[in-house]
Amino acid sequence: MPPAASLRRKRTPSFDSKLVSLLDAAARVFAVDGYDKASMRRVAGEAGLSLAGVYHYCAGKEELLYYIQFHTFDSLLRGLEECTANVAGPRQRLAAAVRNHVRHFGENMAAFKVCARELEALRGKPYRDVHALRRAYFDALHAIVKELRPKSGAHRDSWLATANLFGMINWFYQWYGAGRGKVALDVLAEQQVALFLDGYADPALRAIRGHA
Amino acid sequence: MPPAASLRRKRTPSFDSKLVSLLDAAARVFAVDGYDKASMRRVAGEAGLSLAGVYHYCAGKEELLYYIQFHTFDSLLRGLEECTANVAGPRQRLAAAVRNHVRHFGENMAAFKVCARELEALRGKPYRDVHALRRAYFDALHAIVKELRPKSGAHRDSWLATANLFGMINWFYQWYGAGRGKVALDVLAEQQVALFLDGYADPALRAIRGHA
DNA sequence: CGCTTCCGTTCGAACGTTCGTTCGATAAGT
DNA sequence: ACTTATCGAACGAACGTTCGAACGGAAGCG
Repeated sequence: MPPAASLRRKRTPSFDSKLVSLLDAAARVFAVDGYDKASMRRVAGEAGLSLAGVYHYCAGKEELLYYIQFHTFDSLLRGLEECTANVAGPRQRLAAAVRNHVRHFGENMAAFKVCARELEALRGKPYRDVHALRRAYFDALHAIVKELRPKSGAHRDSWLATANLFGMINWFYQWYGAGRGKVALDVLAEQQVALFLDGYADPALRAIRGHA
Repeated sequence: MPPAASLRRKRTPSFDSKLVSLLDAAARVFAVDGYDKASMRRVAGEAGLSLAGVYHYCAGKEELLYYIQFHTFDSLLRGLEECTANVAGPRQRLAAAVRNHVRHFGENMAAFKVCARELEALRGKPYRDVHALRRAYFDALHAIVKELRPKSGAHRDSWLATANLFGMINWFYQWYGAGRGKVALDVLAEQQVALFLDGYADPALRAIRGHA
């Protein structure tokens, strides 16, 4: 599946499949070296192509990054819409959303790392295209958060809470898979939802609200 | 204050102050362009020096990044120790810690952005030096989190909770200062602590624990 | 079938640019 | 005179990208 409907003339079935594997290789290289430091020669090597061969499948380095980011956020957004469509309560909808996010991460760790780290590497229209998807994804999660807005304790900011939720579920690419990575992804998602909804503190101690 | 006690022979008072302003300029350039893409020519321009002049104050590009990261985490850790030394309850200790983190961020936004984004850019001993500071900082926060461990509901993981707390307070460099940045930093810190401790959900709805 | 033509695919080699770094010289301060 | 500070100019390496040529299979035609 090509990430964006490009205006390419000829697309053999083998062309598309090789493009996908090229994007996979590029995501791996970008994830390890970082987009700027990564070289097209290394991408070519990882993809089993010559340097010039890469340019048969893409217009350049920037387009590779654009494809990776667009495809990642697009499938993330589609997955979110699917898995929250028939779920009733706001708590369950949020749980499904976080599960979708964490699972997508687990299935495509390299691309996610690239998306989390290189958000500002693109410029112009490619940036705006990806930004629109990001915005749509954020708004979708924000809408779910707003649904469970507490009527009591009205001094909570749903936007800020959503931003912090993104902090939780986007930051863990930094530590997952290195030493402490034994946690199963579904367990992780569940704990993150529980932490976001109910907090970490002991309910018994919650009465003493810290201002003593 | 020079970030690390280097084995430099002569250090005029003016040398140190110019090094600090060079590091400031480098942090700004690294924050905007990213470490790899940023050029020493741009750093020199931002610092009001010629390209060759920069190399009178540092050994190279890597050392600039090392100084920035080391100094940032070092002052972050020192600030944490200071501001939690005479605070009693675990909730207040956590609140003080997050306030310290967020305030440091606000005072040195560029350096923080660099530290959050370029954690894996260094290699060898410089990396290990910074990593030791990062680890010490994480352990200090983890210790605070463990203090408020709930005895009931024992299925919570304090390490995981701390990692997610870091996600909240490290991720907001992504959105702070762009459009929605009207929130005061102390208010932000307070909301983050409240979210981490008590969660976002309405206590009234908390009885229906989502499994209906 | 044999031959030619075309097109998707792949590559080695090179081009022009930018990068981090170094060198030697020139002032300025003590 | 000696050290510090500063700079213009250059070096070698690595980068993204391009070009022209070769290979290979499918289609058109006798």
